[in-house]
Amino acid sequence: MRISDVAKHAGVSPSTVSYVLSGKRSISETTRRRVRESIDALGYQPHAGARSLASRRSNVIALVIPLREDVHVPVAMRFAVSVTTSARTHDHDVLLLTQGEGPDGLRRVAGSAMVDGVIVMDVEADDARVPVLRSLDLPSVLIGVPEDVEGLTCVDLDFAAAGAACVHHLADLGHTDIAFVGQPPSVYERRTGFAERTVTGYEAAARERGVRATLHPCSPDTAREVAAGLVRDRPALTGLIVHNEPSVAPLLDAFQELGRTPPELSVAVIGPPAPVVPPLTSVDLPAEAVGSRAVQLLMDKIDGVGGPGVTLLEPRLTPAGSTAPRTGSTAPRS
Amino acid sequence: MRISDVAKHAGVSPSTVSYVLSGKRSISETTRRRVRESIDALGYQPHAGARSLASRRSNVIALVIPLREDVHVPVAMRFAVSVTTSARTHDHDVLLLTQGEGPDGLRRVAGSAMVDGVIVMDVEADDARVPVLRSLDLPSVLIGVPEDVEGLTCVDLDFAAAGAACVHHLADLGHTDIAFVGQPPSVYERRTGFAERTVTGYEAAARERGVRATLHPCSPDTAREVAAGLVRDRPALTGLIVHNEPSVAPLLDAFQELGRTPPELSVAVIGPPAPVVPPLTSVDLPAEAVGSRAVQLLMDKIDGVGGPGVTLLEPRLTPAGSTAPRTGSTAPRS
DNA sequence: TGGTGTTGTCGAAGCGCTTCGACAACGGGG
DNA sequence: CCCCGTTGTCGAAGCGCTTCGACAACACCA
Repeated sequence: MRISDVAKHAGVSPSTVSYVLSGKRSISETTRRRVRESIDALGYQPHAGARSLASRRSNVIALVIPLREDVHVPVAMRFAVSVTTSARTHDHDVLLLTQGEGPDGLRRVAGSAMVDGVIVMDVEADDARVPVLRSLDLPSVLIGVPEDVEGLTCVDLDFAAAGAACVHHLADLGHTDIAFVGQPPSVYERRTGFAERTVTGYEAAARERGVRATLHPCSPDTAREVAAGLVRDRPALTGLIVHNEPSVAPLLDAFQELGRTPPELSVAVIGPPAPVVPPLTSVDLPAEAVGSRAVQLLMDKIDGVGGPGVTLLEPRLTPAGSTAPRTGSTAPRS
Repeated sequence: MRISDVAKHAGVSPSTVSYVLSGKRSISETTRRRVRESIDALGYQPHAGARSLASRRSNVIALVIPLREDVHVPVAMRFAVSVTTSARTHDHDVLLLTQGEGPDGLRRVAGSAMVDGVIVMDVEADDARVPVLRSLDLPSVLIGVPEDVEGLTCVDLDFAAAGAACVHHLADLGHTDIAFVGQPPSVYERRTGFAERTVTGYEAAARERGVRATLHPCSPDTAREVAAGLVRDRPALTGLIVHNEPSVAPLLDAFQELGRTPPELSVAVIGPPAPVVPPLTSVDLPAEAVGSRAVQLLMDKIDGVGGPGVTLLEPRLTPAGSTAPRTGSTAPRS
């Protein structure tokens, strides 16, 4: 089943079929319809390899997904699904590249013209893949923001604003003594962009609002100790910001056992809405929006429009029952 | 950078370079080395599209991953990573296909010759994709086992044996009254192979050993009720089998609050080792082994060797502190 | 020494598509 | 009525690789 079969069936030349398919030249309504009918009748599908050879476009993008222990897998998966779905709406498929091959994987898919562009997830402040991308002249979009963004296209949630939004929310409710329960220490050690930026925004906002604000790395199995430590050392603590999805449940359990339950202890989380009832005040991590935006930007770069730049999506804080005015303080004005 | 550039650089013909690369004809040691050096010197990489056009092989396989709410994402991800890594060792890349497109996605990648084969995850007893695969003459391997396996190649953990192994383990320890906490009801309703088969194995073994054995679908947010129900209705219950990874933690918490903690209540889980301390007696879900086996089988089919068949991986039960002899009963003999 | 295999290399013919230039056919303005 | 600009279609030339048949070159046995 080749394009020439379709052409024969429709009584036109192969190039005409090609132009009907690509729309790159005007074709009369009559011819277009006849060709379309032949395509349907024969169930024709162009050969991807032949197409990519002739057009120098593979209509495939690569997605580099992280494998690290400390990334929250369901979140990574949401990105991947969003990217894949969006790519399809732009007539592209997605090639999965795991971290395993490292920068060489990028070189490989770029060098063999397998992909038209690449989306890189889980970018660190000083990421080994960034120089490779710079050297490769392969259109790319990063999900995450490295330290030096010169010449790069990045998308992410504005984590600094997310951290700040939580502080402002709690401060508006009258809280003056809060704590930030963050990612596992390893995440900060490798200087993952989103974690750093959240902390930066948190600390800046806390300074601005004059609230006492401390920082506590955490993982699901240290959640209990973190909670115990806070209850012990911070009797005046009334607000908590959690930026660590898998630790939310154990943390809340631990606090509950220690006699502190939301909203007496106001808790706001940054991340995908935890499936807990009742829901928590949270800043959602809009994986779908980030993923489709990344694809959109990549398609633009592939088409040669739009240059580098950093796109930070505005966070949206959704108040729920887990935060409340500080006991004995004035209710919020707005 | 084309193959002819390499040929020129090495002083041979393009076909010779091709044969060096593919090894499909014998090439003298001298020539081979010279060509290799030219390839390295020029950093040559073959154009994937041209290659797939000429050789009718894309060196890409498709992986269909599930998106359903009730699939445990981290487990799915382990499969995906294992498949991708294994595929690379066979010089193949992986194209991500989400469930979103359904069977049409399969038709598309097959029709356009984008992939040499496909691995399908999360297969249901009566899966809509199976007839499509049968009609497509595209090499395929299923991870999971549908009802009618005629003509299909399937790999999976032997879930029936896993369910049985847990029963035998508990029965060996003297337990005579046990319960099986399973997947959410929806998983059974859509007749997911692995869930059904586990239950089958469980019930058969229980009958064989003459232990009282009941069945309880469960999800993380109903874990509490399930535990309460069991404690209320089954005072003689001493053994528990949990086949529902995300519910393990809430379930154990709930039982603890009701005064029943392992190993007084013996608990065995089927699934990836939960990151709890101390570890639980468990039958691991060997995602890596299943994934790489699936790739191996697919490569064989692509190469035209090896026909259909069902491969079930033997489960391995790892005893740990969460199971113990029934109080007052004899210790196990072996 | 002539026939008969091997072994190693080459040239050329595609693989199925896109795209460029060419060119009928037609309509509208002078 | 002629010329020119559009519009729609075609033919042919690749895109970069694989692979098949051909064939030197050489070794080996008779």
